[in-house]
Amino acid sequence: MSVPSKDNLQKSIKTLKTIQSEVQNTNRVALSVDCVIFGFDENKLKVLLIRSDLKKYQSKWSLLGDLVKPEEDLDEAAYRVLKQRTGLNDLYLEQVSTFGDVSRHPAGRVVTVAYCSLINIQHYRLKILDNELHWHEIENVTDLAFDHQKIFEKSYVWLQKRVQEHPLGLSLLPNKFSLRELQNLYEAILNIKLDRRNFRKKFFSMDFLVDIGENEQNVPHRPGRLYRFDYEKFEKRKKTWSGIDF
Amino acid sequence: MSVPSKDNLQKSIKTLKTIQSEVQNTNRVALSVDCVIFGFDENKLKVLLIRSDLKKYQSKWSLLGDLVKPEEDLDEAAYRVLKQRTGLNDLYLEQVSTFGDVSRHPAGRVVTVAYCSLINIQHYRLKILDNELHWHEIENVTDLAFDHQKIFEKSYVWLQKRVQEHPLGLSLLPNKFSLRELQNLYEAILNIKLDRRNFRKKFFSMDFLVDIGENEQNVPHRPGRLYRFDYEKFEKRKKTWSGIDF
DNA sequence: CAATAATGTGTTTATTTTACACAATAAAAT
DNA sequence: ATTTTATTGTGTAAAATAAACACATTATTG
Repeated sequence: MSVPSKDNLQKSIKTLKTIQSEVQNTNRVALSVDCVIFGFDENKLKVLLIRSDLKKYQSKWSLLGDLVKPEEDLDEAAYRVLKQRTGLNDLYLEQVSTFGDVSRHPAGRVVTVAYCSLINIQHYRLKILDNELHWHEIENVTDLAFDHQKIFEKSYVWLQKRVQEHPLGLSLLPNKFSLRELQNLYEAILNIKLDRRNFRKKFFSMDFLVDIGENEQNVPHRPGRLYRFDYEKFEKRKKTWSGIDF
Repeated sequence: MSVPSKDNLQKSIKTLKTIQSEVQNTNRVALSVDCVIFGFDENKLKVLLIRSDLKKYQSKWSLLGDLVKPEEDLDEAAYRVLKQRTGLNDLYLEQVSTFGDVSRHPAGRVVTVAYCSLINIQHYRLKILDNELHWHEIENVTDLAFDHQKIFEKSYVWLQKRVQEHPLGLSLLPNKFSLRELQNLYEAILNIKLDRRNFRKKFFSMDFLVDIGENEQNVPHRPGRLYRFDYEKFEKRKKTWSGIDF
């Protein structure tokens, strides 16, 4: 390794002095991620909550969060929290928004980045059940700890908008699903009723559903056809212009 | 100012590195905001950039950012940076995304929250011109300092999407504007050509434009009608369902 | 084999989007 | 005053999309 030149050393010092001044000014904050994990079961949209660790919020539910470690990327932190709390990886995870009001956390300045994840309740079993981790129906989510109610609500609105323009909602379903299941999903997320015929027409015309030649099993009525979603095809297509409309 | 010896310089570095590691152990990070400030002038979409403070990026342009202070809300910080750099307040400002890769900043761990602002270049004069602050045409923005290119690009895509579903773009125009100006704005932001008749029809049908009974002045041809945007009416209406489409 | 409970399908109408061309007007030039 | 120029302002027809709406089909259950 070569000895650095004097010039380079001075440059390094300048950079490092910047750090020093940051430190001295204590211009630093704790940073956390909070995961809003949506699931779908019994035709209901649900969200995963735990009891808060904090005494102050003992009686309240809260989102799944943790501090970001100094040596981990922000996205990494979100995946870690998800994994830590549910034992799951390989999931959809998307950043929603960052919340940084000074007084949002009783323990001091903590800025948090909200991430959304959608997981298939049937498919996975939660492996860790600390802090009474379990699913709550969306309608019953009120009065969360910290500013988590606000974070939850923003995430929910985000989800409702997002599923209309992106098939991320499909990760809440099994790989094979019937059109009824798909419609139930959309109705649950958007909290509206949809016309069955028009819904089918719409999805077929988008042309991402692949008929896998199987039918539902163990339903007490005529079984529906099963489909899978062609993510590859979706990725290839890119809709850039949707039209001015507000 | 005396020139420090090479030995002393190396010592300084050692000391500073120690500080750095101490800081990293405390689970805290520096947090900044970066403002992506869009403007519109001469029928071009532009963005406000400065020379980086950091030596490492001396030759590159960067977004307008600063560390968030411990006692200020995140949004507040964004407004402060905007005010500090441009002398302007009372502007549109919206959070876009947060960037938190470990190595995104050479001086250590700095997580940054990107905000978008749109300002009317004609309307305001920049009062502070430190660091060669000035407007750059969108197409010429390449190779920014830090990860600012990525931040800029994400913000630009965000803007393109956002203006299609929200009239925030109108803050780039004077209060009174002609339909041609409005169309030029959309064409510049979206980087497409629009049919004039259909564009007018669309905007008139949305019914937010108020004819103020005046015409353009000092144009070397037939002057166009001037309109204002009825923000109140817009706020009252809320579009919740836009339809599944991807 | 009848009853059940859901699936699967088609048409009509209304709405929205696209494509496209010419007359009207104010300013500038002659 | 008249002509030229440059841009505004307008309408219609065709195509695509969205909305409303009802009945025959098919496995399962009893």
